[in-house]
Amino acid sequence: MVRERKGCLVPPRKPDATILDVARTAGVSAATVSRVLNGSGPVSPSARGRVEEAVERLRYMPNASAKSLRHLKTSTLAVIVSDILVSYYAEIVKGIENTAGALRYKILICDAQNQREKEADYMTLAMDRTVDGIILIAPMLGDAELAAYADRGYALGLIGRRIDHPAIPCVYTDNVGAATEAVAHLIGQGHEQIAFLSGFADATDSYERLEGYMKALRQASLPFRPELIDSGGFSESGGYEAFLRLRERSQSFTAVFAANDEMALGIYRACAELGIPIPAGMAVVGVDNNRVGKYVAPALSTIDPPKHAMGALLAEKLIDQLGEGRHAATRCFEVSSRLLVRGSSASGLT
Amino acid sequence: MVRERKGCLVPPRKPDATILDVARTAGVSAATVSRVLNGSGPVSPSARGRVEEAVERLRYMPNASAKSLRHLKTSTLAVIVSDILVSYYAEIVKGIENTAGALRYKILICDAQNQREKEADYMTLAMDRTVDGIILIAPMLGDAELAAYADRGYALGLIGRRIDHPAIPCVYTDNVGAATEAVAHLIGQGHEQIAFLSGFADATDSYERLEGYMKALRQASLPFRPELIDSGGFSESGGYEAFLRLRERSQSFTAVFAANDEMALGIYRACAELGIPIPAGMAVVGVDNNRVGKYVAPALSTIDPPKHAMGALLAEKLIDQLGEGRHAATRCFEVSSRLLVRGSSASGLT
DNA sequence: TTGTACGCGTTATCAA
DNA sequence: TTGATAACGCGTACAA
Repeated sequence: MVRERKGCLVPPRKPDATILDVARTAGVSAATVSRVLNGSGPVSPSARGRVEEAVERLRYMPNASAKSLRHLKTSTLAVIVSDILVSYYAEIVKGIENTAGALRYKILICDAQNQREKEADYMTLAMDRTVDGIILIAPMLGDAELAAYADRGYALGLIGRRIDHPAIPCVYTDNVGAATEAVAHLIGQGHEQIAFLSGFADATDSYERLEGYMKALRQASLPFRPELIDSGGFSESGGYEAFLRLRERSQSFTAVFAANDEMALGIYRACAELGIPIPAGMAVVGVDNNRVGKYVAPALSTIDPPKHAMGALLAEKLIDQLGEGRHAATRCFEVSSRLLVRGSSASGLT
Repeated sequence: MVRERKGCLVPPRKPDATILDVARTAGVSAATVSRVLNGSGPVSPSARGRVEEAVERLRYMPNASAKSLRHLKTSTLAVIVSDILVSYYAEIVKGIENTAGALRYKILICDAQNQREKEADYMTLAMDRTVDGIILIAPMLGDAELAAYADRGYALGLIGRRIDHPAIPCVYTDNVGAATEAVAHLIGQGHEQIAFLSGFADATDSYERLEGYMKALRQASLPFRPELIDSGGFSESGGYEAFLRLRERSQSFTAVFAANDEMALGIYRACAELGIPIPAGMAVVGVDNNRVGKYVAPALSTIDPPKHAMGALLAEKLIDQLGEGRHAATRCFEVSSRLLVRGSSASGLT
């Protein structure tokens, strides 16, 4: 599959020009060059001119590592995601990157590959000051661990999770409310036996959505049936298998609320194989508004969180906090998502 | 939409322990601490023990900026993509991140938002030595500019594009061959008038795929009809609009080869609105194997490049080159993609 | 208005 | 086996 084309030699890299090189070329001291570049002090027009010319000629650019060491800050944030391939994370990352970029911050991307261990490893990026702060999206680490990092003085921010720690800004959605709305919608469509597909049992997103599910049942005076609950690990294949297990246990439910769209897509696959029509034979609602959901037939009803905005908002808050130093105000924000009713849960729609 | 929860105060950050703190605590010099940590010299067992204990107690971690300054390298690569939301880029980034991580390199993600200007801006990351090298995926910058950067001593790597420069490793696919195969497949299905949807006219991917398109026509002795060519900027909406323009100019073509899957999805939307059945009324083949293509009905035929492997391979080569210093061997690799025939171009398939 | 001197934290060199 | 010292490149008191 791979064909090699040619081999060649890399020329030796010539050292970059330093501020001293510029100073010598311009016939001034390094301090003057620094003042010109940072506008940090008075400089005579003639000196400024010579410095600018020298900078131009030598293509001088201040070394980022030296600046970082000097200021003890790197203007870089790390973003830890479970899987950058999932559009949910990618979209949040994009929101973060856009805002951070506007504030002259860089973003280190960290793909934890759904492994708690890797997620923990990436925290060293804060400890060795590779980054000024870390943004975690739906982290697997527990509240206690996260709080411990913050207590040790590392700047953290959370997306899709709330934690009560004064130094940790959070942006999250009203999972319970949105899930309640989604399930109430299914009930409104006439469904009385509705299954729930959880992700990982210990994930906040899982149990808050379960809570909303149960709340909607209660409000409609429908019984809670434990046999209609299963877990699919937030993945397509997990959703597929969980749905098959559900069907083995019960043939009587007519709708499923999946804790994310990936699992909902697995349900689609299972239904296709079992010859169950959606929504006539099985109504489906997911969460995340994964891009794929718009293209499946019928289109997938889902809960749509403002992913890009969530990323942008948290990035802004975390960077604010870094800038304000000792006593920045930190906040937690609840953003609201909306239910997108599409063909998978309502006849008459595509 | 956004509700503020609470404000609070950030405690002052206490300074990190430095190597000198550790040295004092252990009753040795900084040099000895360094030797213990890096295994870079002989250390007596007793000294080693005291140092390790001090490191533990102070939770010492060497400052990354200081290391970078000392070594004049950051162990970081930048990856510039047009749009991290497009699964093609996300998958390559994942391949890069995985491999780079294994080699102890970090990845700075740069979303150029399809703007040539932003892409050029990100090149400063190499110039100010924020990163040791830059990986560009299907860049908008021209060969001359890229070569100029490399000539100035910046380490670059290219994915999805070939350039003849001794210092720039490249990983790319046989666009012409794959496109030829795709169009030949359509011809094999009985299509004689086949449209081609280009991305940006000046993108390598566009014209190489056009070349393959024309080659397949030639090989089948079919005439080339300029009115069957249009451009959709590689986006879904662009594909949608371009397809409508094509149909205005000609009603007689029965198949389209789109230079990427995003545009192919736009064609799906246009066909749905026009009531044209796929593949019976219009066969469609795309490029990239976008994840969505598997879920649309009918499934989208596409050319499948080994995205993850491409990212991993280039990351490895570029990092190799950085490590070997003056005279690393650099290479260009052509990887082969395969044609996935699915329902959009062959009856009898889903 | 300018230059000198020092420190940010680390590591390599050298002498002991 | 160890420690003092000198960079890496920058910015900033402070002195001139």
